[in-house]
Amino acid sequence: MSTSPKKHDVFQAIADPTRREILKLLAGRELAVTELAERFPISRTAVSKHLLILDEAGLVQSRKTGREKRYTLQAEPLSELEQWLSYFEQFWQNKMLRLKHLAEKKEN
Amino acid sequence: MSTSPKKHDVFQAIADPTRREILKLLAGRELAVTELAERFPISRTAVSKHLLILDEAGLVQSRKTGREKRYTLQAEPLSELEQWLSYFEQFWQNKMLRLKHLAEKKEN
DNA sequence: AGTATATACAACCAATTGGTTTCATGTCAA
DNA sequence: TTGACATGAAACCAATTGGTTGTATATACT
Repeated sequence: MSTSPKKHDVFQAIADPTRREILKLLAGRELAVTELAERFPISRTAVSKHLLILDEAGLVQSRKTGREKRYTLQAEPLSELEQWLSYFEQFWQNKMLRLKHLAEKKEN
Repeated sequence: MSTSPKKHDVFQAIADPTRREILKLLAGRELAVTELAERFPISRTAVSKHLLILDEAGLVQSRKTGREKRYTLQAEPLSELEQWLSYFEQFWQNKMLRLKHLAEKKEN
């Protein structure tokens, strides 16, 4: 464990549309591999591989219950993306709108 | 133009570390292909290919001046990423709140 | 005990990716 | 005009990716 050099980072993990959809499905609820696979036109094995990649990036957590392995979203690593993005925020035009939006969000 | 099905989207475009670095280099200043390539251990051609992919994703703009082609950042498409991210923000912020709660509980 | 279910693991495959080298073309500077 | 420079384009290559099928193993159901 620990210092194993992660083969996949967050940027790679979210590059694939299927994986992005998996993340959405796992947001909030916990799903087993089969339950997830039912929602896609690809095989369970393929979904399993996507889950492995998401796991390497730290974006999902799994828990074995009986013969099932149930996955949930682990959103924190996305903060790296957010941080990366924040550098570029100043360079696009809706900057003002965006800041306003954020300010309003913070007020609540 | 117009309805050409873009072969690369923003998510794919930023998946590669070299391309992310190119974007940083192009933030603010305008650089020609060769000037960019000098900053990387790979060939000019390779950098050119990365620029093509960034261009397909709409993340750079180019302008021909004489024999040079000069590129600049076009950050606006990153808003798609930001929008995508914003959906997940609640999930790590909630967790942080929860952890804070737990921490406070422990203190008592 | 015997069968069905959930997952893992391995081998394989075609397409894509990130890189290279070579050659062609356009442009600037003497 | 000749040579140097900047880029584009094509052919090629190894590694990775996203997918498959088949087999094995652990767990649950009756």
